[in-house]
Amino acid sequence: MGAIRTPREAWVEQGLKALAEGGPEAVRVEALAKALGVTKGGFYGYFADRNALLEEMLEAWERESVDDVLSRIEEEGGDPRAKIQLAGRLTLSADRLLPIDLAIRDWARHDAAVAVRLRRVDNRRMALLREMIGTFCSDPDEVEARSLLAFCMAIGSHFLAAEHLGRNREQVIARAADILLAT
Amino acid sequence: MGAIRTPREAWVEQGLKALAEGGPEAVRVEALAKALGVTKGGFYGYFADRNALLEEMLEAWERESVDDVLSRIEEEGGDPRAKIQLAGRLTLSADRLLPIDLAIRDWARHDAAVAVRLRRVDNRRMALLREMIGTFCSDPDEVEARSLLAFCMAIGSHFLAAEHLGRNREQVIARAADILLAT
DNA sequence: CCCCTTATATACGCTGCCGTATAGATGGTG
DNA sequence: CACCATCTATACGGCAGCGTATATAAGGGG
Repeated sequence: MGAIRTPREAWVEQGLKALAEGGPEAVRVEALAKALGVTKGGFYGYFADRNALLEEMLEAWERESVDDVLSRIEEEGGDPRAKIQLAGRLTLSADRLLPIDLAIRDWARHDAAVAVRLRRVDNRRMALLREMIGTFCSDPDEVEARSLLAFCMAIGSHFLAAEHLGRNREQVIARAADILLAT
Repeated sequence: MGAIRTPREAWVEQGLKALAEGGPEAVRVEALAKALGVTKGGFYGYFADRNALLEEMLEAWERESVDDVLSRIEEEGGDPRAKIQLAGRLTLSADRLLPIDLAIRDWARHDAAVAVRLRRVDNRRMALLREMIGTFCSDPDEVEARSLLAFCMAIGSHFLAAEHLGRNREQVIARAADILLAT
């Protein structure tokens, strides 16, 4: 066989990078090819069309961003608060996953299929929060409210541009986390 | 003079509608023209190019979404919690402003000029939250943390797809607001 | 009532992108 | 070494959108 110079995963990877930087509109076959130092010649050998790539990108993201994260949390163990913070670090601090996550959230607002997938992902993350917070907070309604607040802060803080009068965002977030995770 | 059939504001308005529905990429001169039942002929009489329209859309949004809202709060008065909730309702419940706001937040992640404007807007909103929450919470660090949480929830909840086990989102948000606005 | 300003219609060239078709390079296999 | 499968380069047609140029309609002022 001829050598595989640009394997399937390279297209997916480059697609995710473009998605992270410019949203779904920026995922252009010819642009990805250029970034890979290649022409789009080989692309259509792997994917039926641009949409097939987008689909596969979402697939890869879901796997990496939920399945992988949840198994790592499982094996690392630790107390509930530590697990929550680890989950946050794994999904939302990584320079890699965070921008993809944010781009997909916006994407989901215009695309029903993406919205379905995001709901599945968010439900699994929310379930973790609920379970962990449930270990030190007994009122189920409050558990749900705290979980929502935590999740909203994890995501929403990246969409907020406000400053904090001498403090920095990390400090304020740390204080907020104290409130949400208090007994 | 000939009659003005499609005034400047109509282009801006239609542009904001397109922005709300499809993001900045959806603001296409020819598409707006079609939606207005017109061709793009007249557009370039008002605007140098597509970018000039985008700029003007942002201008209009900032005015309507902060200046107007803040003056309405000023004149309506009420207790701090009521003012916060009114601000929320005026900016983020309106079917008109909310989707524009969300679209601009995503836009700001890729466009520095938009980010500058959003920072200005968010700082003014955050200042209101800080002031109101400061009336019933004395620790300034906690005021900041609660304000951030409130703002993050107001925005972030629209980017979350998770469900709530029998409850609906509004109920959970109401409970979360109780926590944030407690004495 | 005619002219003149102004808004709009229409047509054009250009660019970027999609997806296809075909030819060429490349390296393993017999 | 020659063959063949596979990946890639190149060229093509098509479409959509931008911005420009020019022509047409449609009122208001003299």
